[in-house]
Amino acid sequence: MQEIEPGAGGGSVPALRRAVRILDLVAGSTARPNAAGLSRALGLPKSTAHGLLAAMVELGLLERGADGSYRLGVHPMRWTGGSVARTDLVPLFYDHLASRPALAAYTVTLSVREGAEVVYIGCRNSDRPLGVTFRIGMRLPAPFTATGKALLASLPDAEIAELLSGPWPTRLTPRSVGGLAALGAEIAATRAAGYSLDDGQVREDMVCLGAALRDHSGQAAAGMAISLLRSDAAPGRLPELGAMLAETARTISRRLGG
Amino acid sequence: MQEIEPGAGGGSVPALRRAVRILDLVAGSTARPNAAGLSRALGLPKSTAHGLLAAMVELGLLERGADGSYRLGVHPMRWTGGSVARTDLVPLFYDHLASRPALAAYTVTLSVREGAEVVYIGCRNSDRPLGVTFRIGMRLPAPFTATGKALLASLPDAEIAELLSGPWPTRLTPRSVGGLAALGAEIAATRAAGYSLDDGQVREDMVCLGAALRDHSGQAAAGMAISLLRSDAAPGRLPELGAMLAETARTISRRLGG
DNA sequence: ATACGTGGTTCAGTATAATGAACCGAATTC
DNA sequence: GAATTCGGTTCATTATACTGAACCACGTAT
Repeated sequence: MQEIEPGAGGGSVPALRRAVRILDLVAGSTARPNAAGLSRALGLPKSTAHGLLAAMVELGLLERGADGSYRLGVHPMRWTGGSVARTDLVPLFYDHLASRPALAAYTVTLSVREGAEVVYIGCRNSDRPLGVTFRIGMRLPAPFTATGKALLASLPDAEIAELLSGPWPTRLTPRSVGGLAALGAEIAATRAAGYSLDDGQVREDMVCLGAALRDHSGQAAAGMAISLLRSDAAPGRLPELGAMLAETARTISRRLGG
Repeated sequence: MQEIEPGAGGGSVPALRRAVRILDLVAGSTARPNAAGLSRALGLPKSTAHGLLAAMVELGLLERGADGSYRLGVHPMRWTGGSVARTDLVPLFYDHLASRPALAAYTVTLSVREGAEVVYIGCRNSDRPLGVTFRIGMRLPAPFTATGKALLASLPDAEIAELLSGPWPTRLTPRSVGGLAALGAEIAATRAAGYSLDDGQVREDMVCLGAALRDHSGQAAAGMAISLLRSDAAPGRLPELGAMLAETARTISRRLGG
């Protein structure tokens, strides 16, 4: 009878767990499921799903359309600010990009780390299409992404090892680094250079540079990255780009700490 | 034994309701409460609070600091996008502001309506300080704010009346309109002009102009407003500013509908 | 040293929230 | 027009998630 949940175990507050799954579903896809569809997707009895959905609507977590479908409510927006640092982070990011014309040619992303993953919370696309779209809320394994490496590099080695002690994520491309030792070298290089590099480890034809943003406490509150096509990434230019990125990150960090 | 809950009734999925209250608390103030504090604030037994909080941490809704305090987790960020329209809305807003130098002199805000309130989901401050900061997640009564009036104006009169059928919100300044009749005139003016006006009804020394953003369905998905000090708001300039705002709103709306 | 306050953990008992079967209405399909 | 599917609602039953009391661990004041 015990449902097998992979990864993380969990036994209590089922209503909350289900609500989170529903919100993930509704937010993660463009589909606008109705109550019956959600009930099926979650394997819940109809009556249970209806009760839960009604409560979620009442709480403002969901809204329901005229056709009975559910879409995300506005209430979660109250939370995306949160700590002082994070409240201001997203606007600050977009704001600052506007004042950096040199970055206009690149797709620039903002993300935070959640465990061994990075979650994208901001993105400004370049005029040059990348062939990849970073959707807000998207998650990628931290060890492969530029932002992830920049954020990991800001942690003590022991913590990195602990975070990645679980099963190593499946590689996304043949270039994806495999294993803690290889990552260690990249982390060291990141610390030395002040910026991180994802050389085709997420998408083979994409190169990304990353840097951490630090709040007043010096902690890495988030990370930013610029992404470009490999064909646009002359190797000689990367250090220059990295320096510009690191400088941008420092500027934003200063404003976070103000 | 039945706890008296004002306003909205509610009986089921208590875990979810409590989780929402906790997130509201944690996100709403800069305080970093610990488990015992939250347990007290919610009137929950310690053991219940601990179980709930542990689950919330596991789900990524909360994070716990080294000192045992709780702060907002990153998981909710996955939801703030949500529907296609809203996923793109916030970046689109910031993105578009960057290309409108004429707006740089004003504080520009983006918000959505939740019931009879507006919730701020984006803000780009002007170089000229306003003396007010619009925090993401902040809420104000819709009838007093420029955005709120613009959003209300896009609804049929009957719906407005129903939304505001409850007790009228306490006025924020002596200029705050009081009563449905007075608001009706403002709504009519908004519909005629294509933009709305808050003339010191939120803060006496602040004037705001608002306009609605419409998605592909023509529905008002959100609203934007520009805010300026009364001393900067020569009465003759308001129509001109309003026209510019309405035009900006139309442009963003078009990109929402694409 | 003792008493006290605070924050956290454990666990059996029970109030309570999830369940699923039955029922209803509407829209399709045969 | 009967049968079927689909979405939604209701309600008695029961599994289960919450409760509260007892118990640690620690720091501080008496």
